[in-house]
Amino acid sequence: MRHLLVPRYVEKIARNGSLRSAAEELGITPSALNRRILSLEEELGVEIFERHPSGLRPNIAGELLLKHFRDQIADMERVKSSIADISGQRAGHINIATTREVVQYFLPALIKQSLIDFPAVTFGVDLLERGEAEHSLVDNTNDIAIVFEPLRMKELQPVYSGEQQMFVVMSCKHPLAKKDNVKIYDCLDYGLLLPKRPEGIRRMLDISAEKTGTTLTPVLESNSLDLLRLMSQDSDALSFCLAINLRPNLEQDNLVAIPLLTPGIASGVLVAGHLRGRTLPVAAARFLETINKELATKFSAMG
Amino acid sequence: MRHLLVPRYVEKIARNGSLRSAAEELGITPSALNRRILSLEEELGVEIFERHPSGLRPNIAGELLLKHFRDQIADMERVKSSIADISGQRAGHINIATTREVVQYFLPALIKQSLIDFPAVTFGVDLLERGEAEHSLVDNTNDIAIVFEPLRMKELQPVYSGEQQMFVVMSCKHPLAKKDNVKIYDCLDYGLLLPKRPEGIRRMLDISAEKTGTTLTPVLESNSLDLLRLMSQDSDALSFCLAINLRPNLEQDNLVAIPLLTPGIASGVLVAGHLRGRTLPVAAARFLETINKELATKFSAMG
DNA sequence: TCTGGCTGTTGCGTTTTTTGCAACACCTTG
DNA sequence: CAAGGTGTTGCAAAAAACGCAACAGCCAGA
Repeated sequence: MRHLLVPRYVEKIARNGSLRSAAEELGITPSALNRRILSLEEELGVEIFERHPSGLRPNIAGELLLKHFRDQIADMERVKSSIADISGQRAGHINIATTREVVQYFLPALIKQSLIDFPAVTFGVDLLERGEAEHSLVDNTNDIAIVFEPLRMKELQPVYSGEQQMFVVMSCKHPLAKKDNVKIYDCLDYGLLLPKRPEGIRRMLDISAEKTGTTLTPVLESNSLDLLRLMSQDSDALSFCLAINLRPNLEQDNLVAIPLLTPGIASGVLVAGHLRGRTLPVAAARFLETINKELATKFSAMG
Repeated sequence: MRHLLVPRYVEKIARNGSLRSAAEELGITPSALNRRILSLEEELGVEIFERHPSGLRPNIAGELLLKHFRDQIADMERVKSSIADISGQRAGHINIATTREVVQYFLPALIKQSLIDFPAVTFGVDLLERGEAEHSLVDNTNDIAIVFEPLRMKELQPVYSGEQQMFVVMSCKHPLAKKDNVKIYDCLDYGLLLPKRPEGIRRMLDISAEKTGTTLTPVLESNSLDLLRLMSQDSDALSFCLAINLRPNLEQDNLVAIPLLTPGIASGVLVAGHLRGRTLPVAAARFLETINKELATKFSAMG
């Protein structure tokens, strides 16, 4: 959209913190970009960027304008999506923010299906730490967030919200493998393969351990959940994962998943939603509804 | 704001219904304007105007886009006003929609004061029929509406809302002039000078008369309230007006105003507000607050 | 039936705007 | 003091927008 050039320029500069790098990404020269900003500032009668030797930084007026420009860009996307929708073909781009616990197996399947049903709808998926995911909604970087144990609910308008059962993943020859369920203190005798700190599932485990008066000392910490699971193979070490992230055919890897009981503390909740007060583009709204339905049918029985 | 040229062009065409008249008001040639629209439509991949022999008319996609553009323009005004506000000087333009019953004496005084306090804040005042005033908020033609007996409250977010006493205005030598108050059937023996139909005050009088089983047959109907009041001078005819529209020094015109009692029916309410869900520019928001304070202190005692 | 007036549209030459290039001045870091 | 980062500016070339004039269509009134 040609008339949104200036807003996009401003937003890119603010994001990159420098005129030159922004110009490069925008495919124009720094001088052209600079002049655009100067003329915009002249129009407004106010400077919107602080000039530092290290680059440009929006001042108070700039932040105000930036917010407006971001909304404007997002709104235009929404309108374009609506127009495409009434023209018969659903189209648009959907940016999804999520955490590692969620993406595997669940999201890919839904996206694949959408690509078949609506080829004109494209996707972007951002793997973020907990909290960052929600924050990325504020500046419209992402449209939808799927987060386990969200931090600040103030910004997040939930569409789906439900508890997620935790599982302990272990070798099928493991001493605990035959049990119907496992409690946290059953695990303390074995090597623990834990996700790194900011992760929501790690927090649930920490709280759970604290409740029983112990502390979890992992033999391996990683933010690669794949790595953790694979470490469980042919060893006594235990890894953990959420129901939504359980691999379909665990037995092929000689692994089993046993439900982890956490008496006394509430299970962690998985939330899918969008920025509070924002109206999503049609494509994004429908996809979020698909996510909701899928989560509801898959996990409603577990409570 | 240069980057809002296209939105303003589209909005002007939609408002005027014709490319040529819009081009004239915008100070450019029809060909230039036409090309802007064509290139916009090409960008969108969809036509946004229906071409009739009589002119251009937005189609469904166009209406969608139009709404977005209008919001965008209004939002930019709000941001500019905010930026001006943090820069120390309050600035902006305030468009006010109101009805004839309200403007006189009340609004001019407030606007005069504002022009003194904030010279950079400019005003536009639209005299509209009841209903049109509220409707003009929807497309952001006006920021603030002050209406007696509003029709559709769904769109109007009230900031002030209070009842308005009605008065009967007559010559000071009139037989009724000495009474403390007047009822509607006291008036039926005299010539009635009534506002024209859509006016809110007329509706109140009609309802009031209907309640007593009579009908009001005016000797003169007009939408000029000034004219009606002047007709009361040196005659037995009666005119009516609201508390807010009472002339300060009526006795100089040899007129008096006697309160009109309307037992059994609620007094009409005067409402000042803005479009529901919209955040006003600072200048407009503060002025609306001034209106609210003024109305509250002036008419709170009357109940 | 024709004419006048309204509509949007298009080709072309001109004007205005925007751009890229290169050089510059500034600050920080090694 | 040199190297690498920043934003800024002069100038000429490229691109976009514009105005003018002519055109085609529709419709109401003579």
